[in-house]
Amino acid sequence: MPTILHLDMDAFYASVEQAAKPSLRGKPVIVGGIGPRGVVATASYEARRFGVHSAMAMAHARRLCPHAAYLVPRFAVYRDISETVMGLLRELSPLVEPLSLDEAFVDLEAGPHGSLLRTEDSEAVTETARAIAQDLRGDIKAATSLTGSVGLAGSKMLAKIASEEAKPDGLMVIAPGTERELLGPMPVRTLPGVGPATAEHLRRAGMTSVADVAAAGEAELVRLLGKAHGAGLHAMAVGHDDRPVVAEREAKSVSVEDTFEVDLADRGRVREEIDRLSERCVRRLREAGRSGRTVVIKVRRYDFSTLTRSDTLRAPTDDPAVVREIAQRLMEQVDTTGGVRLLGVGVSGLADFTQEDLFAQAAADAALEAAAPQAAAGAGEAGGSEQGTDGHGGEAGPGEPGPGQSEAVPVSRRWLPGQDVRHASLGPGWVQGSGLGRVTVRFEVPGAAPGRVRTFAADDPELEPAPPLPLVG
DNA sequence: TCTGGGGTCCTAGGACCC
DNA sequence: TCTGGGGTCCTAGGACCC
Repeated sequence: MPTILHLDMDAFYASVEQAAKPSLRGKPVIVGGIGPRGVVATASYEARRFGVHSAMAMAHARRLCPHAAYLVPRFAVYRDISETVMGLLRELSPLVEPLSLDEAFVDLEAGPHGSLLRTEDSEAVTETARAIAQDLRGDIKAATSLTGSVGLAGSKMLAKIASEEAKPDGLMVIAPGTERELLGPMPVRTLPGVGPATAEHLRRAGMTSVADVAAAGEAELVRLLGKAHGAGLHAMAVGHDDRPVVAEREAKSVSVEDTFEVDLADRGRVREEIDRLSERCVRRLREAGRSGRTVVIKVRRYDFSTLTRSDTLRAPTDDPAVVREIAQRLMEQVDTTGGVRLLGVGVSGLADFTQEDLFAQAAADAALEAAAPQAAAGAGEAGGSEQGTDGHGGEAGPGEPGPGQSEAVPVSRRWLPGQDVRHASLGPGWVQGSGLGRVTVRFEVPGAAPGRVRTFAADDPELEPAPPLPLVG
């Protein structure tokens, strides 16, 4: 019965920006990293017509669609809207499983409409579910001014495929009994867990459609892809998927990473960045109230070859000094000849802090201190002020002078395209572009008519960063 | 002017223990 | 004392997802 609902907001980040910035409605908008090594996070449908899509290099997108608006993501805004939407989903059922800011599964049977959906009459169930979904789409539109697409089916996989088929701004219900005829002709990439590598593997074995995979049989797929993957894939291909909707899963790891605008060649710089990343990682760990036993570093070299090194403690820690020392020691063993493109620091094997953990950690700390007496105590604050409006990892951007060298930060802050600002007399607006000591601002607000553009000196004292405005007043 | 950042899960090999 | 098997933990890498 079609009682699993999948919601997917349409071109989420780009749609939020178009709603917040009236002059961008109906125009190609591309949200992503602005630096030389940025990639596209989301492209609006207008931009997709030029071939721009997620995960594409920003430089490539600029070639395909030079006249688009290129904006940095404003995660604080997206998170806010996401919470509103997830709240609406939780009115339908306590079983809501978010997959990202803009996507979630809902098990409608576990909710207040459950009794209406637990009948044998599949046509009645389908109509009830359809009505619930249409009401939801209306509520989302009213609360956020944005559109989302909904898929309804008897399993997570099919619900997700249905929402994809429904896009944009649509609804699709997969009626019981129609699964295999719908799925059969679709390309193998439609199935969850089939990426470029598996698709190529299957193609070489003569399978390009879901029907091909179903016909191959489980034994053949297990032989080809291994036990877990092969068996899982075959089940999906014949329309079997009994994975439950699971609300609030605990995170199993926390990590941070930075790609640098220019490869790091100097070991001293590498050590500085490892320090900064360790601090950021531990800050996130502590905000989550967690601690972990395994410290991992990640290194991507100039040629994109990537490696990880890890070390596991006897007891979990959330001590910045401990994480920093381990990360530095792991880094010492990595050959960085040719330069480093990316560095990352993570903690896994997470545990909640309990009394026992605290005892164990004290012992582990003492042991570590005995082994390495030169290790500095007390990491103190990270130094980097939580600048600006969206305290997210945005952090101006790698390659830019970091907290480690605050002297080097220029007096006039960097204006980023898409950023919210306020002018002392002209009011709220957003940065359209900047450079050569100037910044161009468009003065407009959500829900109003497109506004006018003015250009200022980059250090104009009347201009300052501002908090974002709500989409719906 | 190629290729972000934050995750999850699986596999394989070696160490170690029973 | 020798041999074998199984289970668990750890490391590293790869594929995949949004």
